[in-house]
Amino acid sequence: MTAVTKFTEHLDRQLQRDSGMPVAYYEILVALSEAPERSLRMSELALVCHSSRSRLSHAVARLEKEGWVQRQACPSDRRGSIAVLTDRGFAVLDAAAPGHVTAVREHLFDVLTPEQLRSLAEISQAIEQGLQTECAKVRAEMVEF
Amino acid sequence: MTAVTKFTEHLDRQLQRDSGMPVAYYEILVALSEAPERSLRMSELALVCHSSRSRLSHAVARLEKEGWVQRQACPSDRRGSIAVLTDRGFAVLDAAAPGHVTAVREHLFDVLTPEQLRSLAEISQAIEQGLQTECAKVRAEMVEF
DNA sequence: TCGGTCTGGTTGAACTCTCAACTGAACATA
DNA sequence: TATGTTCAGTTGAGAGTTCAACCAGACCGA
Repeated sequence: MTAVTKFTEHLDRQLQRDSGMPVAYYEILVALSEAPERSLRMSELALVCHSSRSRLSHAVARLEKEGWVQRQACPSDRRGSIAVLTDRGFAVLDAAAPGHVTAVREHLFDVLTPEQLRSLAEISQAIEQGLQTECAKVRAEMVEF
Repeated sequence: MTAVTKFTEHLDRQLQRDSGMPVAYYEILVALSEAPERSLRMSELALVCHSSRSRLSHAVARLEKEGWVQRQACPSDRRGSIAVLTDRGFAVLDAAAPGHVTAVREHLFDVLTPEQLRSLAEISQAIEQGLQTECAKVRAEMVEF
C-alpha cells in the first residue's frame, strides 16, 4: 500500500504541477481521445474510467468550463449526453502526455524486471477477479430487498 | 491500477459503512494503538501514516471532535503536540478491526498464492525504492534554489 | 543577546469526491 | 392510454485533501 500511494501521489503531483489537472481528469481526456469521433456517451465514459456517474458528471463539468470538452445531446436517446474532446482539449492532452508517460515508465516499468512485470499482471488480475465476484455478491444482496 | 483502485475503494466503502470512517483515519488509530502509551507526536504520526502534516492536522481535528483522540502539549518541545488514543477511540478501533482485516484477507491474501505474495512484496519494494530516490532528487532540486 | 533561519504544527480557501435526492426520458404492463 | 418502474444524467451538501500562508518555538552564528 505504501508503494501504491507513493506512486499515485507522485503521478498526481507531476500532472497537477505540469498540466494543472489531476490524473482522474487526464484519464477522461485519454479515453475520449481514443474513442471514435473523440466522443463517448457519459455512461460509456464512466465505465471506461472506472468512475461513478456523479464523479464523472462533476469532472466533465470542470473540463467543459476549461474548454477541453463539450457536451452534446444524444440523438438516439434523449436522456443521454455525449462528451466530445475539443481541439483545445486534445492539445492540452498532447502536451501533458509525454511527462505523464515518462513518469509512469520511470517509476514502474523501469524499476521492474520483465519477469516481475508478468507476475504483477497476474497478481492484478487475480485481485480484480476476486473483487468482481464480490461486486456480484453485493448486487445479489441488493436484489434480496 | 484498476485492481488497486477497486481494492482500495472496496476497503474504504466497507470501513465507511461499518464504522463510519475512511481508511486514512483507521490507519491513524492503528498507528496510535500500536505506539507506546498509545500516543505519538504529530510529526511521527505523519511519518508512520505516510500523511502530510496538513492532512494529519485536519484528520486529528476530526478524530478529536469524535472523542477518539486527544491532543496534549509536548513537554520537551513546546512547539510539538502529542496525539493520544482515548479509551473510546480504542473501543471503536477494536470494533472496526475485524471487518477490515477480513476484507483485506479476503480480497488480497486469499486470492494470491504464497509465491505471488512473495513476488508482490519484492515488486512493491522495488517501486518504493525507485520513488525514494526520486524524492531525494526533488529534495536536491529544492536545495538549488 | 540579537537577528536570521529552520522546524512543528495549524489554518482557510479551493478543489475533488461521495452520497443521496432529484429530473426527465424510456420501457413495461395492464 | 395510464401507471409504475427503470435508466441516464445532474445537482447540492457534506467530507476529505491539497496548497500556500501563517504563527510560535527552537536553533545558530555574529
